[in-house]
Amino acid sequence: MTTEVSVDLSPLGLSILELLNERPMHPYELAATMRERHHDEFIRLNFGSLYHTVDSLERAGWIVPAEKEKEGNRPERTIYRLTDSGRAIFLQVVSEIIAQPRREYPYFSAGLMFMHHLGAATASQLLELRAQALQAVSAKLSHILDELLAGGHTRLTLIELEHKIATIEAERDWVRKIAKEITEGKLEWRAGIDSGHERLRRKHGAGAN
Amino acid sequence: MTTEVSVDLSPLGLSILELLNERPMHPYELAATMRERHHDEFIRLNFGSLYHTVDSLERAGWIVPAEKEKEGNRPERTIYRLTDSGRAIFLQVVSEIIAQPRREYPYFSAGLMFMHHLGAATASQLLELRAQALQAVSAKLSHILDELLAGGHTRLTLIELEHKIATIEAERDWVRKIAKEITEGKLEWRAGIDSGHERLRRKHGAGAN
DNA sequence: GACCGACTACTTGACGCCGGATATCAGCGT
DNA sequence: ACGCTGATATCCGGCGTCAAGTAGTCGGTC
Repeated sequence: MTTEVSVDLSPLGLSILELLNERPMHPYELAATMRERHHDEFIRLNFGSLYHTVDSLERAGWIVPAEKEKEGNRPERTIYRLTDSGRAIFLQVVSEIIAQPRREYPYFSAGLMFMHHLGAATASQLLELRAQALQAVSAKLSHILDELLAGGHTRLTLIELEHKIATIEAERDWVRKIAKEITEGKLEWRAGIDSGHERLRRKHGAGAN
Repeated sequence: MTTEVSVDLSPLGLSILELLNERPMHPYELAATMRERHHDEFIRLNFGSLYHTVDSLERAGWIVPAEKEKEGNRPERTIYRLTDSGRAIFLQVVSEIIAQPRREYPYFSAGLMFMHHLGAATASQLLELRAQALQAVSAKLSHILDELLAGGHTRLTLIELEHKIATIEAERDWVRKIAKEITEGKLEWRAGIDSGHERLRRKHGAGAN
């Protein structure tokens, strides 16, 4: 069990390291390759943070400028390559991300927290709308997945897509279930002691994530 | 169907509006109340962004300073109250969040994308670790939920907790399933045409979300 | 064959939000 | 007196977002 202190490295940083492990590239090419491979579906990508992240990877010594090219009068481009420490940190961070769930704050949680301020009928309709939207996304992603598998990709390299589909379908089912409970009156539409001016006074372990 | 342009309002902003709907408060009290009610489990809260968010809510006219208090030599505190437009925007944004899923970029997706750079045995162990961690979180949250229900809260006001538990359990099951497939060799540990230097050239609709 | 416009390649800069650290004072325990 | 903890707010550096800026390239037009 490695018990090292958690390194701070964004998903975008990871992706850069992975690409540079393949071959040296300049930042723009990194972005183009990520798009080509649909990595930007799962990792937030835009040019601003790309260059910024590349800088900070360089400062950390995980990548180094390998060469500067100048074609015609275009802006000079810097080609980076991965260092050994970069390779090491990549594997370490990937391992940590997989092994250790981290607290995330999805928007939908906030929506649910405040759902009781809406009427029951409205809420149930909105949930049904969400379920339909999720269904559409799921169908689209499934289609893409099938195509890619048919095109010679392995499940292993598309596992994040498989995961996203599973996640979305689970959410869709949960949302439908709740919408149904609301319309059937099985989810009582009444606030408890914590609502309105009533304040919760009891103590209970404030659980972390 | 309201077809208004999407307003930009963070979950923290929503939470502030909700609290001020109950009664006027000053920012520090907002934070304390959110903590008391465990809202910070689902909404990212820290003082920096709290004051910032309050400012921007004021600029938007959704809240207004109601009064300034000064006790002894302490910093002056400003008490805010909700306006009518604030009340309206709150309901609108909650509805939008519920009805419309939005693209999110969880860390775990990135971990999965790069999992194939680890060995099969390692990956499967790490996934099992994650499953255990998820199990622990799920147990803790379930316990809290039971306590709160027993304490007089309704399911309706705890629905986001119920949702989080369902989500975590679904992920736990998925992770275990994949770990099992790996150890049984059912998830072929081999990269396809998109790996290494091989570059993907085929076209396929770049699906959004 | 010279010019125009649209498109791609490539980077930088300005600006705003976020989170963590810090400052200040009160009250309380010892 | 001393030092903690709690109350209350602000500050600053980093990171992300968006958009502008400059060069080449390609396709068409008179």
